Amino acid sequence: MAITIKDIANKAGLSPASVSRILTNRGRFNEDTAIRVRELAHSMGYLKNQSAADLSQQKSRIIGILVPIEHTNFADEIIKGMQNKAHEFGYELLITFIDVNESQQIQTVQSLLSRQILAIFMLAIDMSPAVFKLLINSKVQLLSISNQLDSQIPSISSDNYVMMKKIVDYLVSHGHKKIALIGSSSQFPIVAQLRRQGFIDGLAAHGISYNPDFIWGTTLSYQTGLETIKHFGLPLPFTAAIGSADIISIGLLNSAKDANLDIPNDLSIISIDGTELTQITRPVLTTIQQNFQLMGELAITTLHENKFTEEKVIFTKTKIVPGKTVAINYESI
Amino acid sequence: MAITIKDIANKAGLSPASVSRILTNRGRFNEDTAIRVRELAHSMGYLKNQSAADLSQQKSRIIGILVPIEHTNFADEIIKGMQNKAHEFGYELLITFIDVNESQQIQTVQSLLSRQILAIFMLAIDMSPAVFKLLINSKVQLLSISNQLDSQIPSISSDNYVMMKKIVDYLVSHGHKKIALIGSSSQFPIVAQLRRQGFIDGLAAHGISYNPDFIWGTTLSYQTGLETIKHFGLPLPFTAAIGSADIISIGLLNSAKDANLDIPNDLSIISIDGTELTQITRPVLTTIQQNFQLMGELAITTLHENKFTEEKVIFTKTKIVPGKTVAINYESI
DNA sequence: TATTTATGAGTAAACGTTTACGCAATTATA
DNA sequence: TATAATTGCGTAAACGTTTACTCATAAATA
Repeated sequence: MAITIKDIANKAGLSPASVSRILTNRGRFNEDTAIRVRELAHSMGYLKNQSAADLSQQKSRIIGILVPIEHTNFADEIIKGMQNKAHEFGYELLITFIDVNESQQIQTVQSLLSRQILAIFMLAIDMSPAVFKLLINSKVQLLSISNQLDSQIPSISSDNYVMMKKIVDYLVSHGHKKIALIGSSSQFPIVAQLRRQGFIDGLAAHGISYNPDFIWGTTLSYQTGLETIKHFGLPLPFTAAIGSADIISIGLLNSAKDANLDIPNDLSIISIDGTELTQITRPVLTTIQQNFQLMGELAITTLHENKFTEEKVIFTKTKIVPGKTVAINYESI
Repeated sequence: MAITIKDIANKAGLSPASVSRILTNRGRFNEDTAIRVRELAHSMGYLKNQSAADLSQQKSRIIGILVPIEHTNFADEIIKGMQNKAHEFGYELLITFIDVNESQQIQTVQSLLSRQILAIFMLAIDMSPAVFKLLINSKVQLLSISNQLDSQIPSISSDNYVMMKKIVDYLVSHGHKKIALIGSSSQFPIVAQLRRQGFIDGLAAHGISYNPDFIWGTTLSYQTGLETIKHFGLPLPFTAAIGSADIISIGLLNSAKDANLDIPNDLSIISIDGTELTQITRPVLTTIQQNFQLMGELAITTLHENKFTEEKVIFTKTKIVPGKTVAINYESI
């Protein structure tokens, strides 16, 4: 039998209500008795029954986090950011990994909803219409992180359009005119479209017409990167490639090595994401780094300050982190 | 206001108790009315209030998972295994990332305990005495995965001693006699000790005396791997090295490349863990692979079958996965 | 000093679900 | 057919916490 508020009340000669007020720091109470009660609670090893509290209050401080199980390696960074702030504001994170199986998704979401959850944050997830409907009906605060969904749902991400233009600028400033975009995920249609448009517009801004064949690959996977060179054949029709995710860029880098290409002189590579994975390759990848940790922090603080009503789309900054995989292309200069 | 069991009862002309019995599939009820009630519940969009249920039953189906925030990349695989089985048996996983900050650890554990949790699984975590005491006192089922702790706490892991002997056998069978062990973590003293002993005994079994200088590095980090060659200097006094974690092996591989060594001819490397990280290096790492997913599955099934009382230590098998980083050392043959 | 205001704490109901117990109605057994 | 066993369901209490009210007492104000 665990210690309850009642036990403390008895020992302190108070009513449970008073103890509750003291322990939750709500309502009126005398500070001297409060000190006594808090000490008692501690010495008796009291541990609040959160289920009872949630039931009574008809809500919890839980934020449900949905993370794709085919693990995007930046999810950790987002979670880290969220954890920092959650701890600060007294929220609990209920992290759940979900896969593409719809019935399992539904069960997962229902189990979250059955706990009077405060909000559901989706990390780089696109969900099926059935789950989407369930979530919309549930009235909990939704937020998509690192991915933009339906415009009804607020999101925090990099500005994918601007990011892509920055990348193109960077490559063009290094003399590249023939640029490929590897990995335009069909799984995240809105993001993919924004990036494609940024790619096209970025090239156009430099008077370069874009070759639709140079946008290739539909999954954000190592495999996509690995197959790139085989797909295009040697010699490559482009001098630089953009990997849409670090893992793609690594695959591309490896396939280039396997084909005895000299990186970056035979092919320049720039990677989107910039997680620590890019630091453990040889040569170290040049990347545009997204600020995932900040996305996580903003997710919590924006929820805390209840600002999702004002701003539907929040962007975090990106920055180019030079590595050793982009060379100057003298041929076209 | 959400639909409750009472609403269903009213509409069905039953008492809440009957509805509860039907929906939880406990006690006695008529199957025809059950069908009616289940349909009603579905059509009314009923969602169980799990807090109320937990409160009433004085327990939950939640399993708390503690994961180190400096992310060990195999945690995902363990969680994947757990998730499969948890889903099957109707458990919920409450995954929490913890860092080394003790006060935060305590808060995290308390927040878990305040939810009538069923068990706490620790993934590759060594905890401070204060947290340890808290857990022991709490009476919840504890389990350490991929790490052995105090003998009171059951664990699921590879047999680190046997694993290390297997590695030594493998290297010796490839002609290596001078072997280094890189990364003997002070953070996981029991595992580290078992591995050291396996290393020493493994060498002794082949009549090779061991050189204490060849056990080097105290953190399981990329940095440790990266600094190895600088530490020992060239030419290396050993022909093969064991990386105690994939990330160490990658660091070692990179530092070897940076020093213009030819892997595997100048140095053979074998990595412990064998996560997918080892597949994205060039050359691909030879590894001894731990079955993390199985560890996760066993964690859940063993809990489900309540078998922790019988067996305190459960081992999963390891297997050597040849890559391209171990060569035959002809010199010593 | 008389009146108002503030303070501290108790009472009791509520949150939604589960479950021990009891009782009628039905079915099985002798 | 009389009795026993089974079935289906309702009653009511319980889980631990919170909170709207209420009320006495103390402090502040006029």
